[in-house]
Amino acid sequence: MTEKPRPLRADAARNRARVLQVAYETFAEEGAAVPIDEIARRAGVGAGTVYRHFPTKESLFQAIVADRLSQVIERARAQTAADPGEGLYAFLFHMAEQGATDLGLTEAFAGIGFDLTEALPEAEREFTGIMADLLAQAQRAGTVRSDVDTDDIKTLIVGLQAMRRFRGDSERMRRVYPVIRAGLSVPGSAEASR
Amino acid sequence: MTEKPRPLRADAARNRARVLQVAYETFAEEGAAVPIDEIARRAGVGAGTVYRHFPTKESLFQAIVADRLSQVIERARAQTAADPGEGLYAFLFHMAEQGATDLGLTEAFAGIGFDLTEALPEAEREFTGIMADLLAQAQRAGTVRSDVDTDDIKTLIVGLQAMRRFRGDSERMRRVYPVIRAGLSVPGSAEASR
DNA sequence: TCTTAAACGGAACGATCGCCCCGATTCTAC
DNA sequence: GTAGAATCGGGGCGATCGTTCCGTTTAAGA
Repeated sequence: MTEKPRPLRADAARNRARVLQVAYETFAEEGAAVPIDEIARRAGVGAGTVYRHFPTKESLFQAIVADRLSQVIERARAQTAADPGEGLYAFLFHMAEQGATDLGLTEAFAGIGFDLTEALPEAEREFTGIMADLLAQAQRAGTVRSDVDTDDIKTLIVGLQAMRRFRGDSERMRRVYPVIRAGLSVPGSAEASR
Repeated sequence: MTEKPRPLRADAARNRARVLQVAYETFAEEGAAVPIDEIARRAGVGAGTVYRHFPTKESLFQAIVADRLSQVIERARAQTAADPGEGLYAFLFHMAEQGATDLGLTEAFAGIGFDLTEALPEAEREFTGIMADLLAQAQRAGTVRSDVDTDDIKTLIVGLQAMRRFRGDSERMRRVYPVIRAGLSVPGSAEASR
């Protein structure tokens, strides 16, 4: 039933790693619309080599997004272990910063030319689960208002990333993020935090 | 110095109007990436006819954005005349709704493949001016915190439109908009409004 | 109605891009 | 070192899209 995938030849393994690394950087900088030839060029290989490891451009992009997503999920998991009241906020800020760094990730989250739920349903579920945990513990701790749900948070992440990516320097983000934070805070609490 | 533009032939004027109308609808639905041939097809004309009235696709898109922008500016102006404390909030909500309706406008505001400031500097300046007015009067009325500036508001508009367009139904918006509103409100005021 | 210039539309051109093919190269096992 | 298979790379194919060209059609004035 299961096939035994013969180990890659040394040069093939090296090239595969290079392509993955370069593709990550390139999608982050230029977004999913960047031509495969550009990635191949930057990696110092031919386009054929890219296609030998990844059957379509989509599959390469998907591999990158899956990796980035697992990093982000790990980060979220780390936050659940820290201060319960601050975990969600810290994670939201982190995601806003990711939006500035990684255009590919921003597009994946926004669903621009790529359906995350369809392409990586498992990772998407996991991400949603951690978000639910972070939100629940923040609400239990009394730092986030009780009338927002997990989908609201995911929506806000898309918005935050869009703001960061399409308008603005990091200074702008540092100014706007507190507005979202204040909006999520429990009304009447000491949420006037700077 | 000034050239006398001879009046268009009747069929030419009719076609030009059709193209403008159809282009507006099509850019709103599909975004700026829609092929010119598709617009021509929907308008029932040949691609050549589109290019006779608008020398490039860019110039057609720009014409549409300029028109939409002036509508939006008019709307903002109307809000300055109404309740000073609510004007900015009403306008923000309106812009969020526009994001759901008009993908082309959303892309223009987000700067996706189109530099608004460069393409329509006059309209951009005017828009920014009205935003400054709306913000100032809301701050004077005590409904918006004093530490946000006009660029923050423009950034939030981009985010709101992205949220509305890329994630959500109108139900979702009705849930998330109040979060932004609460975040903009003066801390400690009765901003816990639903 | 007839003439003529304006306008039409869609075929065609050139550029871009995803993807494939195949002769040349390089790794690896012996 | 050598055979043979795996891998390489880049030229090429087909599709898409912006833009142009030109033979045909049509409005408008006499």
